[in-house]
Amino acid sequence: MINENEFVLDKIDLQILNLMQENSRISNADIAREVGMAPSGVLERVKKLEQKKVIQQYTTRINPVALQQKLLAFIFIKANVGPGCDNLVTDEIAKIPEVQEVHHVAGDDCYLVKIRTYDSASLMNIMRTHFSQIPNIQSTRTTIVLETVKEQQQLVIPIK
Amino acid sequence: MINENEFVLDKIDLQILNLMQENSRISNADIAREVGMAPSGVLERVKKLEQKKVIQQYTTRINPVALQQKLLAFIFIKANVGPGCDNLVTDEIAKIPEVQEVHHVAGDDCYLVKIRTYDSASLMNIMRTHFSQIPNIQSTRTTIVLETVKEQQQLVIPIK
DNA sequence: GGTGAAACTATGACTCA
DNA sequence: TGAGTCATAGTTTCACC
Repeated sequence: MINENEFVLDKIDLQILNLMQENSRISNADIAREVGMAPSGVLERVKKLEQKKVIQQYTTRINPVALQQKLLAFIFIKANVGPGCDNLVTDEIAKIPEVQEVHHVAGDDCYLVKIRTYDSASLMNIMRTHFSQIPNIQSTRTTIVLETVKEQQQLVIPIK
Repeated sequence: MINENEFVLDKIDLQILNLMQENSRISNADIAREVGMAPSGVLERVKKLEQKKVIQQYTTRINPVALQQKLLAFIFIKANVGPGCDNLVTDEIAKIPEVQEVHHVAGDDCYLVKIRTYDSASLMNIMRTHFSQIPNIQSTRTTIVLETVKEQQQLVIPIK
């Protein structure tokens, strides 16, 4: 049986993704020029990439400093949960707007959470009001970021 | 003296940022409807936000699975560097395309690196070829992500 | 508001299985 | 022959002055 969600990407698809990853507001006409196609063909391909969920979102990177969000922290969480029933912990944490990432990791620490707030006071406030409510959390360890050298989510796209 | 780069954002600016963070391909006309302005006014504000570097980039979130990038890892690096001369380490690491984030953190571990690759073999390959070249690295500790529950860089924008 | 340049829609041609 | 992909032309919408 053929899987509808199978990702079959040719060279042109990868080129389009590469261009859109750099600048999502690029026009179809500009993409068409780069890849040597008609704009309509580009439009079709982009729509298919959206349908196949290869493209997940067109988003805007905003300077956190402009919004006074000066504090970035990583929190390691130990939780005593049986296998399979750990969705409760992660889902509750993922719901917090300031939380940017929640990962289930290998090792002693079960979860890794990336969170961005105004300052240390607001971080403590979120931990008090949200984390303490969540059951099964054994302990947390917080690492504060002093300086960010690089921060992007762009993938390495191999143009064959 | 007035700082050119000062961020003075009113309610409409925040509304625009909120909309563009959700979908950077939104048309100026749609933004104008939402915030109750003329499209031309929206265009002007967006350009100013770009100039002031409040808007850093319009980017596209691509499904890593579609590009066979199945491995996500966080690497903690201990390096023995004197104060001020640690740019060498971070800059070299930041240059690696697969590295998405490099943070200087408080605590025993100096740096935290987020890296996304095809598999564990390619991760090891990068660590061998790149990290071993970098001087002053004392030790590294790698945490493999088993499952990602949430991953976004969107900020909490307070619409006053 | 008006002009030029885009995006969108529809149609037809081409390719490959 | 049928599904998939690309080019062309016509219409609409948008950006920009």
